[in-house]
Amino acid sequence: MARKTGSHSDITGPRIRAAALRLFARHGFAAVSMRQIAAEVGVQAGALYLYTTDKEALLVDLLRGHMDELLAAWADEPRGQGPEAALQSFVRFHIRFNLERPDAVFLSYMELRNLSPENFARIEALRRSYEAELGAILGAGRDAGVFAVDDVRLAALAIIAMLTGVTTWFRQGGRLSRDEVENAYWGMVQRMVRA
Amino acid sequence: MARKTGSHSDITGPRIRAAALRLFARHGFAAVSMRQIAAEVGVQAGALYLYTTDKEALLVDLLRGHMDELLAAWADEPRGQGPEAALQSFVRFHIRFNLERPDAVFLSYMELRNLSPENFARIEALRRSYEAELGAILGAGRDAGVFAVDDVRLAALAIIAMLTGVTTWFRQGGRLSRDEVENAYWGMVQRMVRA
DNA sequence: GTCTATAGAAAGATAGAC
DNA sequence: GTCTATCTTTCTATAGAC
Repeated sequence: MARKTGSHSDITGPRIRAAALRLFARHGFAAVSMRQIAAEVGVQAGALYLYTTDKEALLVDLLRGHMDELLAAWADEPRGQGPEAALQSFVRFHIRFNLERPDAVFLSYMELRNLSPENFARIEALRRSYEAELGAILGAGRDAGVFAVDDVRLAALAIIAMLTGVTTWFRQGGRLSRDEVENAYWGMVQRMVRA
Repeated sequence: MARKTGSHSDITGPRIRAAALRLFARHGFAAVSMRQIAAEVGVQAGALYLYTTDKEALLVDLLRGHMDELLAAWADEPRGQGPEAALQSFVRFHIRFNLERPDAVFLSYMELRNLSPENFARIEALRRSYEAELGAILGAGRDAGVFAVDDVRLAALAIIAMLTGVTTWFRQGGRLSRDEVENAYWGMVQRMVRA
């Protein structure tokens, strides 16, 4: 069955989200107009409203999607036996995952404030459950006597902030490769928690 | 000499910057209108242009001012003898300084993208010189044999990201006091770099 | 120094043709 | 599914009165 020209619902939707992500991260949610997004995709502004009820829904979709992906990817991530191996997996996973999505990471930290309270609470809950994953690893290690961590929740926040910070300065082709950065951070985290 | 009523140039300027800082941090640079800022100060929108040439100049002033204050405050900060004491001073200083200015910290990480290239470069240079302060401490400690740090620049970035992260979750009256947070982070940093 | 008024541009969102 | 056209609101910035 030949498709009408100009009918691309299965392609246009993702392209809209991709363009919105890039532009929101680059210029800020409020600074980007629906017309700009449409132009990037190659459609008219009115056509966007076939894919989103309004501008905020577009942002929510992006943030929700990012957090869902993060949690799903970590759930699928192979991790070795024991807390030490799990911690190493987490450190490497977090750096790698975030470096592959700098725009989404930036957006997730910056534009939470543009959400309605309900949407904000939903995203926050996802973020906290991710932090709890690291907290569980640290807690298990402390109970097993391999980690010395005074405050598991605090340490989890500190480590995640430290790791996420990589996205603000890392550049492909820079002084250090991604693997070297992973190794260096794993070393620092290790020294930080080792009993 | 009695002053004309309605003449408050020495007061209105700072109040405009304070209102702009609060609103930009809360809602984003592009999301805030000059009318909103004016309303917060209690003047009409037109009056703002007596204090700033345009909206971006207001943002630049805030970011420049924050970085200048940060560097000046660190320069004035008493630090003990030796790298270990200096590092402890830095850790406590950074947490304290940033917790006192959560809006400015948020703005400084977020709205750099709204600056012209020249203004961006100027702010970036200030930020790098602050990072270099920590780098110098770490380097001195390594040379003295009290710190084990593979990559001084990387460690400085990691530590700063970790410390700055406190501003995203710390709440006055929460589970931990500011002093407890300072102590905990100093402990983690110490373990991370100690030889 | 601040006000009112407004010029001129651009925004989000919708309606209806194709 | 997309386009053109448009309604309505809001924006930055300026001009001129007080």
